[in-house]
Amino acid sequence: MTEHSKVIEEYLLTLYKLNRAGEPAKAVTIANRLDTSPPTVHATILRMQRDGLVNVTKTKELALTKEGQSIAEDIAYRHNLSEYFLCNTLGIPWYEVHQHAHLLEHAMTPMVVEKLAEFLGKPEFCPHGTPMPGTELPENTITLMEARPGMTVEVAMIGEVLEDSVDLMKILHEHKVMPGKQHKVIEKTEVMRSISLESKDGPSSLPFHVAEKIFVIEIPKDKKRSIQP
Amino acid sequence: MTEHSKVIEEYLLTLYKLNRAGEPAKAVTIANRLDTSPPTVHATILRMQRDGLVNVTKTKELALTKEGQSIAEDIAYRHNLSEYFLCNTLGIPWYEVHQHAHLLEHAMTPMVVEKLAEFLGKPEFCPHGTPMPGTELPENTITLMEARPGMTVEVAMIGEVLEDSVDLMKILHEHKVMPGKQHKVIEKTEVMRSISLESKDGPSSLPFHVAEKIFVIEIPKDKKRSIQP
DNA sequence: CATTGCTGTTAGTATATGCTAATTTCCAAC
DNA sequence: GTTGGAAATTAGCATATACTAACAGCAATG
Repeated sequence: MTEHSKVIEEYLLTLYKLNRAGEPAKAVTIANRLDTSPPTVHATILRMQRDGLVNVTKTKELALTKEGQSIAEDIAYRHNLSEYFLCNTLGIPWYEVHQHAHLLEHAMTPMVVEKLAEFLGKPEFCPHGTPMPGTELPENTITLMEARPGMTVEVAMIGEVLEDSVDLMKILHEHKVMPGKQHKVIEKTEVMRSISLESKDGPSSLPFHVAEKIFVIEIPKDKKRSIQP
Repeated sequence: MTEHSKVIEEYLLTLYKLNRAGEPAKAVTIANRLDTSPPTVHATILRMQRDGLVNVTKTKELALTKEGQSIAEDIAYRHNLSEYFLCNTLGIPWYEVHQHAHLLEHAMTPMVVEKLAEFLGKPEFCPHGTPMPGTELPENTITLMEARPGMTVEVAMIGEVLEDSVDLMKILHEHKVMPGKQHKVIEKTEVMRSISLESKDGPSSLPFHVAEKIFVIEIPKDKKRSIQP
């Protein structure tokens, strides 16, 4: 498991996240996510193949090799651990830790990872609710899109795609759409293509494309607010 | 103050440290310190000149520009802060924090630096006793080479050149030659080119070239061990 | 003064990473 | 089955970072 460049680590992490989100991992997707030209992505993927990190299927799908997967998980862990640290130890707002962790994740030696994990008490989720590699969201997790009006739900995870936009994250923060918070689903209007919520902190409205990336757990009526602080 | 590559940051930090140590800053020195070939160093310095980070004098001395200096201090601060954190918060042994900080120093956003400094209580020295930029060692600091037999001294700083060798650092650690510890200078023998010390933790002997890089403060006899834990 | 040797510099390459423009491939829809 | 558009690929180029080999410049030394 040689060390790889920042760029390669980025690609690996992107593929890992696409896999986890169940989205097809194609070269274009990487190009879009990383804001890189297709030819550059192409060339980089050739190197990654050469180095045994990915395989390209006949349908041009990119599949991580054993080694690629293992490195990717390592990076994801470093990323989530960094976010947890930045948020819970340093007090940087949860909606902007992503960008800072983005740099740190490539600069942590195994020793630092180990000691930091110990120091933080081996957390299993990052501040956005993303589980560390090896951990899973509860079985009954659904997306906010799947929640029906009337349901009371607790936010479990803010999809990683959303993390890239600090502006969006900030709005979610203002409306307390964040892990651990409960909201009641008021309505889902096709015309507006948005879902409206109501929580003790007030009402909010989320467009479908955002609601699709927010993962929640239904809270049975009798248990409502039991977890709320 | 644009962002610069890891390589450029390395060069800047090296020049900064050479300055602080009062050593001449020449291209060869960088080549040796960074274990890079002279032509590579040459090319890189050309780019740094182009970008207004250094000036080259007629005597081929490398002088940091205002901007180069300011960036270098920033990196040095990030480095020392990282070391302090790794040592005091995560509990990584002081003699090996350098290598880990070496990576982190290039991956910290201003926000992270600020929050980390706050969290750590704005320390003024790294675990090796190196002062943060803006801070100075006490006036009466001398090198161990300058200390005379009979003197009792307290270690103030382990020169940064020594940090590169974990093996050496570990030996210093075993003999408790570390910031805050007191030692009595027993003798300085030209033949052996070494200095022998005696502390409550036992005797030790340091070769001249190491003693030159260890900075100490003389402790008046009556105050001996007053600071010792 | 000529030689030795360190330092700096040039020349010639290589690799990773990036780009634009142009071309090819391929699926999918008509 | 032809065609249209997305995706992949190729060609051509640029820059930062690295190397070795070769050479130049200058100072100290015999």
